[in-house]
Formats: sequence, structure tokens, C-alpha cells
Amino acid sequence: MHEAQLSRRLGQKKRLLEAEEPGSDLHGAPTPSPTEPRLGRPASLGPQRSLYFSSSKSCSARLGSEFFDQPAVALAQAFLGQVLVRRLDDGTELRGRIVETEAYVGPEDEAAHSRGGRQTPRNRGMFMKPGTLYVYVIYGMYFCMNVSSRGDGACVLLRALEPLGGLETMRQLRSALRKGTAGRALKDRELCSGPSKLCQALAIDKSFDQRDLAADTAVWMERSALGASEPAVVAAARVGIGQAGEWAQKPLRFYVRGSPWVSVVDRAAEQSTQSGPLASVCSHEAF
DNA sequence: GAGTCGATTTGCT
DNA sequence: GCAAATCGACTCG
Repeated sequence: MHEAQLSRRLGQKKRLLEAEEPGSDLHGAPTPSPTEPRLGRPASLGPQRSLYFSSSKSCSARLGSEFFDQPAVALAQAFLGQVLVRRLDDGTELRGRIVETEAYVGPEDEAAHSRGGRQTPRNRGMFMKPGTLYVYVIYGMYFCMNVSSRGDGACVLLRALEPLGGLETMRQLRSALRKGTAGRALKDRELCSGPSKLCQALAIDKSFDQRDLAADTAVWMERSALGASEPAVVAAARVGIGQAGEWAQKPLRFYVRGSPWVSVVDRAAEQSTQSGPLASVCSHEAF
């Protein structure tokens, strides 16, 4: 039963990916200009969108270009608490609150793909307008999802989400891509606690590279409905960038203190990061 | 719970 | 030819 089940799941996944973006050109040929909103657009984005007309009842205020137009460090912090939404081809909406990010500040950042001003076909999204997605393949089998920020070659990596909606679909998507262990059901905490895990859970692949998060119909970001309370943020060293010299040590990873959804907890950094809403992390202007 | 290791393929030098 | 912004399985204590 396993084999049949797995291959069926895989087939399902494949279809999902292939059938992405109805109406816009497929083939993963990313269009620099956003696809125009059309049917199936989220309710929050009306033709005459009055974003704040949703004063209290609707929490779905889609974030626009102006939000993404801030420096990488500021954007990485601003992302915390916001909600990433992925609308599948069948209309299913998958939602997750962002709890962990990393800032890659541009050509001077030795750990960034844009270090030294390198611009290649792969990392082109990093140099496009703020809000552009940069999705790349890592270790031959995983994806990582970044959002371009203000500044050439600067972006923010999304590392972990608190799953809010569509958890069963996320579980299916994640399980379908794991081999050998089709039996065990993934815990909620295993769904989006890592940059590639969240891509799997939201069915984000290379075809999302260079899409515009402010305009796309299949993926967008919404302002948090978290009320007045800002999350307490920890600033820690980034993950997985071993020998990038001094840049490996800089506290450019940000996560919500105490959140069980974070991928890697750094106790030492928590000690040295003061508690309190966005305390101390705002002092990295030098980057 | 922490540490180790193999998987797997793309993109860059 | 090689490193890689990762993950999951496995082992050990």
C-alpha cells in the first residue's frame, strides 16, 4: 500500500506544481512584471482596494510594494509576525505566521549569494525590485525562499513559520517529498521549521523565482492580526554559513523569542539579546 | 538531546 | 570539479 500511496501523493504534488498559476505563463519562465490580478485573487485585494477599510474584522491586509522597500535588516525584523499566504491551484489557502528570518545585506555581505557584486542568472531576483522572490535550489533537492529588499543584492530569507491554516495539506506536501518514512505523521512543529521545510509545506519551488510578492495571485503576505503586541525578537548569527569570516558572526538572523516554531534556537544569543519588543536589534544600521 | 553523516544536483569557478 | 543559506536518519549517552 505504501508504494501506491506514495506514488499517488507524488503525482498529486507534481500536478500541483505543474498546474500552478492558471492563466499566467507557465514553464517557470518568470515574468519580471507581475501577472495582473484576476479571478481567485484574495478578497483583500479589491480593484479599488481600500486596504484599511478592513479596520477590525478582516485581518487580511495584503502587504504592498512600499512595505518591502526597506533595508534588509529592517525588513527581516518587520516580517516577524506577518502572515505568508499560499493559494494553491484548487483554491486551498495555506497560511503561516513568520517567526524566523535572516537578512542578507548585499555585495559586502560575504555570506550572501550576491557577495562581491556577483550577479548570475540564479540570483537575479536579489537585484530586482523589493518584494521580488528569490527561490533557489540547495543541496540538489531543496528550495530556499527569499524576498528582495531595498538595496542591490539584498534580501531576506524566510526560515520558519507558525502554521496557521491548511495544516493537513502542508503535512501531505511535506510527507510526499520524504522517502522511506511514509508511515510516520509529521508533527505540526515539523511542518515549517526550516527554510526548505516551509517551501515544501507551501509548495514553493523554482517556478516562484522572481515573482512579485506584492502582486502575485498564488503567494502573498498579509499584515499580522496580532493586535498591539510586538513580538520580542532575538538577534542571532545566521545558520549554515560556516566560513564567511566576520559575516558569519553578525547577528543577522531574527526570531520570535520563545516561539516553538523556530528552526534553530540560540541560547547564547538570547542571553545577550535584551528582552522586549524589538529591543536592541535596531542598532545594526551599520549593515 | 546532541552529534554525525549521507543524499543529490545545480550553479559557479 | 566542487561547494552548497538543508534535511532526516541514525547513534550514543
